[in-house]
Amino acid sequence: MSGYGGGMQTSTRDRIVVAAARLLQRQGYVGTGIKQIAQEAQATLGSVYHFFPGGKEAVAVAAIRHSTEEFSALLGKALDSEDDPAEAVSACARQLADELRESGWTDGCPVTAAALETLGSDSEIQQVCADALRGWERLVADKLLRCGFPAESARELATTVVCALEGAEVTAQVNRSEEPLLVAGRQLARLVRSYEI
Amino acid sequence: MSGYGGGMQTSTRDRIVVAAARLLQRQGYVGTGIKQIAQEAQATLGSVYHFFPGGKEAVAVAAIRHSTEEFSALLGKALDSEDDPAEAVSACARQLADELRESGWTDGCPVTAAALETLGSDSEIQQVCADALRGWERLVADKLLRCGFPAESARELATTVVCALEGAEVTAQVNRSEEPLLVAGRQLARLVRSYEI
DNA sequence: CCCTCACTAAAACGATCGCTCTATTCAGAG
DNA sequence: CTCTGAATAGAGCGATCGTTTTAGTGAGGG
Repeated sequence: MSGYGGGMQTSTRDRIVVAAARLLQRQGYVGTGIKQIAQEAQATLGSVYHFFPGGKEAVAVAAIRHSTEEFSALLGKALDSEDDPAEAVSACARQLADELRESGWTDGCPVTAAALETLGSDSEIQQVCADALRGWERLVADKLLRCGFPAESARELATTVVCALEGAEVTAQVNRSEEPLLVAGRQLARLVRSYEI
Repeated sequence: MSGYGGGMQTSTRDRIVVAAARLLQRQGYVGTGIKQIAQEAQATLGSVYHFFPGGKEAVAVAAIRHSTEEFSALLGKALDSEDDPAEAVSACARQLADELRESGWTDGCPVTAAALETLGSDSEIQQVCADALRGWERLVADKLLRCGFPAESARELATTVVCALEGAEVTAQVNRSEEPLLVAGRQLARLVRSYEI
């Protein structure tokens, strides 16, 4: 059994997932090697294939799921930090900008790169990425619903917010500037306010 | 052989650039091999390195520049197809959705994938991608300026439009649905209209 | 004619890819 | 104790990566 309570810090499996998640976020799926994942996780290749007989794709799926949940928690916290929905959306953008700057513009959206690279193939990865985007959309939509928005407006706004933040994150990374995220956050807040006249 | 006068269709160099552009768009930078580019372009490896002594990166830079100009022309046409700026933005989204569907959801933004993969390194690629995004932003901003928007508003709106369309395109690809692009187009149009009270 | 040189062609280089294989270690069940 | 099986360790597989190298082709100027 991988471990019991006692003193084990982190299981080898967990280290592999965490390391893979960060590498995928920074270098994409094709750009990240299994051996590199093993090295970063302080594990051996044998351990990786022991825990993930499915190979590289299985590791990536687990890693993306991990990143997705982690980011969902962060997004939920940012959304709850403000009562006003427009302010909440703006807070999300600021949060993304802060993390991006602190990481040296390297740690972007954990699913975009991997998703784009595996579009042609029919791997499970794109399904996991689609689930991630849908989940984030739901988080935003729920916030808007709680604020009294009609269902249809909340849905459309949530789609737009997630798409715009995703694109702004990429633009911010490429330009090594948080401005795109801050601008998008401002404009998205204005869009949200245009509904609650 | 590459052709003689009368019927020369395309130069070898051009075929390489065009083939590389399409492959980069579909598989990203790391996922596209030099040999694959040569094969797709009906050229040999020797020809590729003859025209691009800089190797893979030089080919990619030329290809991304080519894609950028091609897409700029398309974007400009879509923007000019409507007088009303809000309708123009919406037309851009529809245009992207049409092309994406017709390509089987494979031909997305020609710079996003390559940009994300080369963020860590200090290659010239990210610079070319940054130029592309800035150029598209300028196209949108100029349209808004021509419609009488104040400079600052036009700039912020243009940033938001380009970011949102970029993110919506990725989302549409992952979900194999044009809905994200159409929704984003609608909401962006609403945002634009919120300025011309 | 020959020579030049842009261009094409293909073999081969070392490195790395994802993955398989065989040992080895070690805690717990009998 | 022996035996088992999860977990670790790393050598090695064929394939492919980007690149270099060498040879060959053919049109144009002297």
